[in-house]
Amino acid sequence: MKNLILEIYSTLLKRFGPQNWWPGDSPLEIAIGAILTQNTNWKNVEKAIENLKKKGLIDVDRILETPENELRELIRPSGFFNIKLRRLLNFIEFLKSHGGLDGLKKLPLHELRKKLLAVGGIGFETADSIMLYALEKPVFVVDAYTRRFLKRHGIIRGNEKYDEIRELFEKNLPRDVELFKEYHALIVKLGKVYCKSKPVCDNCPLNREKFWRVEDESNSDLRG
DNA sequence: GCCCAGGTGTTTC
DNA sequence: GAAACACATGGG
Repeated sequence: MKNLILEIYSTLLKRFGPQNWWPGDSPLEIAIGAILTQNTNWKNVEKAIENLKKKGLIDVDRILETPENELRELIRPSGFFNIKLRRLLNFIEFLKSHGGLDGLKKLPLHELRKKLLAVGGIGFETADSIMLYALEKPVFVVDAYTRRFLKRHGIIRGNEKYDEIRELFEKNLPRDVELFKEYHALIVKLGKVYCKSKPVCDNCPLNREKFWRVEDESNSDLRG
């Protein structure tokens, strides 16, 4: 196996087909969704986004003009609505002071990531999701599903830092935004169908005899 | 009723 | 540092 990370991508793509992530009509909608979906079912986030859309609030200035109480009710279905309201406003104010998403897009990758991470309520995954899916920057997104399937298949131990796992993908893949987008989406798909908290390993595309076994430890060369 | 979901920040050892 | 906890809705 030459490049396990790339082999996994091919296997998932063949099995599930293109996922065409991130769902959303605009970069701003995608970025807002990235914040609202923190530890939350996407279905709930869709309701919140739809509420905002109906009021024409996928717009930096319109959000800033809207009373907080109204915003809170609109995003309520996405859960954690008090904390997410604050995080959303932190981000929108950050956008306002940096020339919006178009302004951010001009920043060097490293500086952009640093600035996003400095916004209260934006952590590694949210920052990287915004960079990859809203700003089209070549950054690999690592989430709970990613960690879970890597650990299940013995590719990581489980105690690795976020950036270690991100680099595992970035170093083993061509620096291609569309590839990164699709791969992360496929991992989420895998997680939803097979690699759940309670695994469904029968028929899992990564668990066939011809590919490799879950117990297989021979992929340790990819670790740290 | 219980568990889970496309995390992050704070508190506490 | 790393573990434990708070944050909240809606679906299975």
